[in-house]
Amino acid sequence: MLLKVDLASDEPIYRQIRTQVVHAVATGQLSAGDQLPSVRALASDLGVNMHTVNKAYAVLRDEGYVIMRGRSGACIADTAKTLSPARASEAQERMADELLHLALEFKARGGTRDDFTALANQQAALAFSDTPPTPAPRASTHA
Amino acid sequence: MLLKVDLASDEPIYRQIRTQVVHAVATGQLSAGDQLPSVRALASDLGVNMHTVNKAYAVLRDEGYVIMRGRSGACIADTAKTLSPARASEAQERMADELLHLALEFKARGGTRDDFTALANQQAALAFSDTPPTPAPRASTHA
DNA sequence: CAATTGTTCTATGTTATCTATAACAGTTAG
DNA sequence: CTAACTGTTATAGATAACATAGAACAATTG
Repeated sequence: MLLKVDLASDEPIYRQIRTQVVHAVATGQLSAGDQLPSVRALASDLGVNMHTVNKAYAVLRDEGYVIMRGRSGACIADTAKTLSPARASEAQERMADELLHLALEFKARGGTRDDFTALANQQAALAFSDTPPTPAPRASTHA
Repeated sequence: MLLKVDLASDEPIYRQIRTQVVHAVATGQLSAGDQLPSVRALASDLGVNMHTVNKAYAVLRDEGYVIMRGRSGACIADTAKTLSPARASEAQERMADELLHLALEFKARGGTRDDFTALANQQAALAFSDTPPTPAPRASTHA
């Protein structure tokens, strides 16, 4: 699990960490049960303060991505199983809003609907099934 | 052109104004050549400071959405014509990044690719061709 | 028990946002 | 041209978010 932070970015550090963990879950670099480094260890590794990492972990916990268990530290949760229906639909609605906002901005700049859906499908292709976990998963064994 | 601001929102006021203007351009409520209220008038109308509106206008100007001409105030630009190719491709890349981020987050929560593209197409339908300008442009059969 | 975990508390410095005056340069109606 | 109005800039202060720092706590685990 490689994490990096850009101190010059306008995005808060704790949010960069949160997003990278979520993306790692999506790409399979992190799976349910995997352990995350302790807040102190990761903070030392990234060169940031402990509280910054702790805030990122707290956000991930609130969002249902990770679970904390005393000394055992933080580990990846069974995403979509640990998520409460309320949180799930809430996230769904937020994503829909963001997609609508992007589509409107795309249209405001003169883009067509086909171009937007094409771009969305292209990025979906990158996110799903492509970009396999670190080692290229062999064999497209059907079923 | 109806504008409203939510002081309790976590989104900065100047950014709320900016986004609403962009959405108004997308939905046709604002077209090229249309005049925007002066910074002082809109600020008074919204109950916010003049500089907050001025910042929103400056952002819209930098993004190519509006044009300033001395006393004539701010007016909507010929979007996609006033935009420099550099800014256009920059915005395109930013939208692609946001779409990739949304797709990854969607996948991290257990969503499928088909569900994501379906949601994207659904929101695109709302942004494009649907939601006509304020008065229904329908030539009513009987009115 | 002793060590490590996440968590909480207080405190400080930086930055962004918003507000508030005030003044300025450019454009335009009268 | 003159006066009025436009966006723009400078300065200043209040508030909040962000990040850092040090210290201590309860819970879990070897």
